[in-house]
Amino acid sequence: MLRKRLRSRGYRVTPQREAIYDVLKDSEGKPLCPEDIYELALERYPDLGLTTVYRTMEIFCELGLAQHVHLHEDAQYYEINTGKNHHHLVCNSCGSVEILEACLIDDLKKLVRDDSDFLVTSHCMSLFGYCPGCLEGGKA
Amino acid sequence: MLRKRLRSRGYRVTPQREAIYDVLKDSEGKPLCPEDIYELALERYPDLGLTTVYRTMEIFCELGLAQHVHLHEDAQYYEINTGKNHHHLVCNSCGSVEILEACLIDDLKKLVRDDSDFLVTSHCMSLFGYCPGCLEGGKA
DNA sequence: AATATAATTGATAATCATTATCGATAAATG
DNA sequence: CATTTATCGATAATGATTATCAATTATATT
Repeated sequence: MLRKRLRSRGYRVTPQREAIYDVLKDSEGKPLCPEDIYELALERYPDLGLTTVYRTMEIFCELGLAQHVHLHEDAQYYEINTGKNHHHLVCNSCGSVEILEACLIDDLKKLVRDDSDFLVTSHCMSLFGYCPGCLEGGKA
Repeated sequence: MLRKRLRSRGYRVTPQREAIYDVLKDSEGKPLCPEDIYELALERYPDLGLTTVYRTMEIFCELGLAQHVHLHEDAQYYEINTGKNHHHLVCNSCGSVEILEACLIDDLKKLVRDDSDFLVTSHCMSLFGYCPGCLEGGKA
């Protein structure tokens, strides 16, 4: 899948890109920032450079292999694009991220398709608040 | 409204904060980055510092007077919080931002309330793609 | 209204994520 | 195997955001 997708747009297949892709696959559902990806991918390709992670994630997003996730953090977060939509529940207090399987994006996309001439290619969506643990602990 | 909200949490009412709030009110529906806000607010309070804009927007978000908007840009964007939910249609090509009045967030929040113990306090949501102008012009 | 206090401010420097640069390396093609 | 050119990693540069701190000012009190 990765190889075909890369080649279809003239990108080369490199061990760095494969290592990064494998990291994303193994962390499905868990948003990772470039630094996270870098450290995990180092275990698979010890000579990897952080710069390469940035460059690769940009390509992956362009190819639809990955997507941005906004967590109100200082760094960009990324996630593998599985095609299955979901949202994130981000705790304001402890920063934990829960997955919300339900997704209303498709309805919204349909609405846009019907009501405007805008072509939707991707989206970002997160809910912020307090997780059960923080609510109990009084940290909220 | 601003004065009451600030005081309710022990924050002071300052001309800088009022100027910034007025800027947000006048730009309803248009996401602004700190630099944008700074330049517009300078017309109302010429001695304003950029640092103050950053600090103030953090407070406004905490108080629910403003909210983050994610546009896949390098800078944070903010918008006044009117209580009326809406989404943004962000063009990948020209960067224009259209407002989408429809909002499914309330349904989603209800779903979260019913299905989990997570307390939702805010959200971010944008759709990315291509605006009609760019689609026509072949820039997409 | 004058005073005391503590929050707020603006200028500056520091931080840190991201991007640009560039010579060296390696993937693809024939 | 050789050629071409994308890709790489290290380093420096950029630019948004944050920390610091002395001066100012909003607020409560007298």
